[in-house]
Amino acid sequence: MARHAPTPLAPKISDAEWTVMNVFWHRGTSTLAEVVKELEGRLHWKPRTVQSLIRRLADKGALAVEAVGREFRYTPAVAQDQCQHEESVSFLDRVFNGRLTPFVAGLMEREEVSKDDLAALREVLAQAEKKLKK
Amino acid sequence: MARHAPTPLAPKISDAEWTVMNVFWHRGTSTLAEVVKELEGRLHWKPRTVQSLIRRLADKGALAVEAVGREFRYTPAVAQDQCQHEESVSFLDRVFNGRLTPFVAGLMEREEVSKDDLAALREVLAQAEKKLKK
DNA sequence: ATCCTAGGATTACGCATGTAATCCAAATGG
DNA sequence: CCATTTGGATTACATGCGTAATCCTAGGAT
Repeated sequence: MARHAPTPLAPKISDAEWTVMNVFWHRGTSTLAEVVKELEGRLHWKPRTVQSLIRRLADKGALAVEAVGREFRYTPAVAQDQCQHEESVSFLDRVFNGRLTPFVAGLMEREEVSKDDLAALREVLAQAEKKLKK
Repeated sequence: MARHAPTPLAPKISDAEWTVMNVFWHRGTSTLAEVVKELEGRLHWKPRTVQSLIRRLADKGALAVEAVGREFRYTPAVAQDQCQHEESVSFLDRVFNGRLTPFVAGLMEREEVSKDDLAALREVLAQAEKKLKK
């Protein structure tokens, strides 16, 4: 399952940028002020900081910009699951040599995994097995 | 399962540094030359580059240094599973809001997951369930 | 009409990262 | 003994990242 340098379909998103993109994926098209409000309390970030991050995301094509009056409205231009997938593969390659099982096993050992989590995972596994058999 | 800013017991390891640490965890105590040899072919890196990375890892306490003659022998000073775990939690928080199931589900959907992988995962799940029940 | 505010544009700035090159000294090959 | 190689120490250097501040201007408050 290890894979190497897959074509990156989505731009590389940094840690802080993930925080911002998560807001956009959650809310959809939003203005700076809306994102700032969404983040305040959870984070110490000044509005200027959020604006910088949004700008960088727009520059790298992760957000589409549309001028509305004197403001901009920003819309995610990359799919969340695509970005998540690329991050997942890159993470697994780097840290677990591409192997999923040790990753899951490590978490099971150390984290509290609730019964619900386990049930959901079992369901995911069952689906995968069904797909494999077909 | 989301968790925030857990005490970092291990130093933060960058992408390139992970490549190097993986060699050390695999081989145990090694010299620069050994690591260079292990990596050549797989990577374009010049020996100086590897040395720089090793130095940074030693500086941040991820490698212990022991002088042997005019050379150094380097030994991992942090446990692989500890580092893996910290990376895992930080990755899940950042990308999947701390949720394991969507991560696994996303991989299942898009990657080839072999029957063996599934069996191994099933086993891991079973263990976790047993532990939970106890 | 004026002043404050908030947003975009530009600039900042130190630290980390990826990727080495240079310099120096010891070991090694001849 | 001399030249080459190799490793450590020091230095480099562009880029990215986290985290803003400044400057300018259009809108809204008064």
